[in-house]
Amino acid sequence: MKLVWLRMIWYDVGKADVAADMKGAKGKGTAKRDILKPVDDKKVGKRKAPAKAVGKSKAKGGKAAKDPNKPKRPPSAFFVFLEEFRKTFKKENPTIKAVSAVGKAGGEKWKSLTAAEKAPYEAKAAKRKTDYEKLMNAYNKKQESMADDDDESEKSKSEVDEESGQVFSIY
DNA sequence: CAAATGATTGTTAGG
DNA sequence: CCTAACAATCATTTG
Repeated sequence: MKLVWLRMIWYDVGKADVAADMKGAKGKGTAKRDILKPVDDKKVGKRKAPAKAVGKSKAKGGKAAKDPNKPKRPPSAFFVFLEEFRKTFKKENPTIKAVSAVGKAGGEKWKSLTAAEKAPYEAKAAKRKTDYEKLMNAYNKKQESMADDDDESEKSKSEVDEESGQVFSIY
């Protein structure tokens, strides 16, 4: 067992809670998780590494991350909602086109939406997800056939630092 | 001129 | 389980 989820204590406690939850409201078992979740990631600062987007970078030196066929991640329900929300927002505020403004407003509105209102968006998101899986299937197939990479063989960098790999979050 | 930035939430993949 | 990255958008900014 190489990877060990060093959170046995949490798991023990969580198990009890989950059991209790399951009895009360089976569907809402995740409520506790939210509370226990240590990350309140309100703002993470830079979310993406600009390295890959640079594009030019290396033509083929290392990993050619440029994969035009790679399927994009399926939009979440929030994004589906945003797509429509953007139109509305722009209509009401033709002068404001900044992405930040729309994002904030959209987020606020999204929070105010009820489950029933979010349902259609979630449904659409679910559908997109299935499509994504299909695309991934095709993509994987293509990748398999594309076993043509010259260099870039295995780097034998399979280091094993699982011992200290994960952060120790003590509660 | 081309490309990153900002802001939002959900979700996915990997560890 | 936890965490980082990324999906759309586009005016603005930066190199």
